[in-house]
Amino acid sequence: MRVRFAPSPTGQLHVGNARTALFNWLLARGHAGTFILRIEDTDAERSTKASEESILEDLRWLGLEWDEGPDVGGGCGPYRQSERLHLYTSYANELLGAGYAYYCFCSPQKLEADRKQDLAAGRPPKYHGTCRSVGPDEARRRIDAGERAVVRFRVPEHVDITFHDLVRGDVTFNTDNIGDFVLIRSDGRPQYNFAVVIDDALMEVTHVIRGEDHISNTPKQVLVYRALAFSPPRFAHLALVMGPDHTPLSKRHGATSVAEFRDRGYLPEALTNYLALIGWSPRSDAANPGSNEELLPIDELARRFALEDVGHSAGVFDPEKLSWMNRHYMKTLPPARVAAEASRFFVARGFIRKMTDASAAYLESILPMAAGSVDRLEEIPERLAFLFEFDADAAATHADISAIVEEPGAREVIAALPAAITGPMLDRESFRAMAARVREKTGQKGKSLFHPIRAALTGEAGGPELDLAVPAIDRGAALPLAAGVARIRSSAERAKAFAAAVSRHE
RNA sequence: GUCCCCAUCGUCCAGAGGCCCAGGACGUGGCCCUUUCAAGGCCAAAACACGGGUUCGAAUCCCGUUGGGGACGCCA
Repeated sequence: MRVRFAPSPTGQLHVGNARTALFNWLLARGHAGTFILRIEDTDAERSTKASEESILEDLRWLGLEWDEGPDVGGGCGPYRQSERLHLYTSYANELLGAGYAYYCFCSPQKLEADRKQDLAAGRPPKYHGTCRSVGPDEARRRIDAGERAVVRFRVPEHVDITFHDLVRGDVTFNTDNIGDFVLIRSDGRPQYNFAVVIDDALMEVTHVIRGEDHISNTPKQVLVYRALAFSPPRFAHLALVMGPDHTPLSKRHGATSVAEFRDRGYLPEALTNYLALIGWSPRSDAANPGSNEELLPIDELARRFALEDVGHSAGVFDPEKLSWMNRHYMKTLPPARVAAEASRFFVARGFIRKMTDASAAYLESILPMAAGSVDRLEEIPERLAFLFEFDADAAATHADISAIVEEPGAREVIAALPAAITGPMLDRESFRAMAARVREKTGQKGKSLFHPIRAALTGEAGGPELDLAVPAIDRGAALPLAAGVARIRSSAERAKAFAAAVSRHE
């Protein structure tokens, strides 16, 4: 089995296309097949090297490694259409010679006028066949005289073209609705429907899995396969991904590109898992009696994936469910993995100055207390800001904190704190022991004990469990400067500074 | 306009004629847990687009209607 993903490098990788890539990848990986990446850059005006690079980067980030492609090579290269122009020319000449194609000299203006006329008359707008009768000799003469021409495919009339779609079954189009389409443009570059056939055939692609927007191109491509005596691949057309208003997912709906999701702190594990579930669900059978499973890592998805189980209708992209999945993976993935993906957000925020083994280890140790309570990695540094930023005076005058200070008994707790902290609290037990000392001294317990402690030690009114937060503070405070972590003030220092600030602002 | 595709809770899916007065998940509401915010646990509300057939029996098969999407380019 050989499948391919063939993006055109005209922008960032869209989640809809990422899903198409994913389905191809899952099928290949589940069947010991080959996943090919091909760059469809025949649109010279819109294609850019930068977007090609970003698409490759996004696919790699998602974990969709390819076996053959522009950067890794392979036996059927080159893998950029712009480097395969000679092939298209050669096959176009073959079709021209055999009468399957002809030169067309119609001007864009005439074509546009014909189109309007068809539309107005309620006919399918298609090429009128004006140049069908121009013979090879005349065509040669006009080209030599400098006229610009395209090569068109001669579509037979009144013919039903049926192809079997692996997700939809047999699909039939009548050629009366298909105009003579362009094979080669006047500048010599191939048109999509031609290049895709040549490439898929030469690259020995066995399964073409693509968006449903291509289903009506398929009969044209089948025509070309037949004319060239290539055997067509198996086709599978995937229903499109929509926005909440059932219009195609676009910028208006928020983030749509893989890069945006990465920048906002979604894990690739969450994105691939979520995307796989739009239009597909694992089959329940004797081997998988549970069914209804949704949290499946990518390898498991590959093991379970089957085109027969792909749905027929378009699905709405639901950011809420993606976020839920992201939370799940933030909590369940190995901390080192989450830390690797989250570190850039800490660096951006200035909390980590330099990535070192020590800063990575510290990050890994503090992440779990925040990972379960936010939707995205990007939100974690803010959630843990209390570690790196502590301003006793600012805290003491903050409305939420003063409210806590005013609670009965709170001042006693705050005053008792400095003496109760006898040294760094590096684990849960030492924090609890300290809290017990304060309880004994002040008689406060429960909320009236812990609220003031939190205020004094973190400068905030809410946050992660103190059991975890306080040891994280003191472990951070013990870090040498060379670790690359922004300076963290110890709980002892904080307790003193906060008590002083409170009496100062009385 | 013409052609093609599609149609189960707000959303994503399960359901391949009786197991379905329709099941799971996200979201929503409530309760519990709790030193905060979360998380977690439990419970609840919530759908077979409509109309005809076929059949002893239809969410499931057929036809139509309606609705949605796609395509009809020297874009891909």
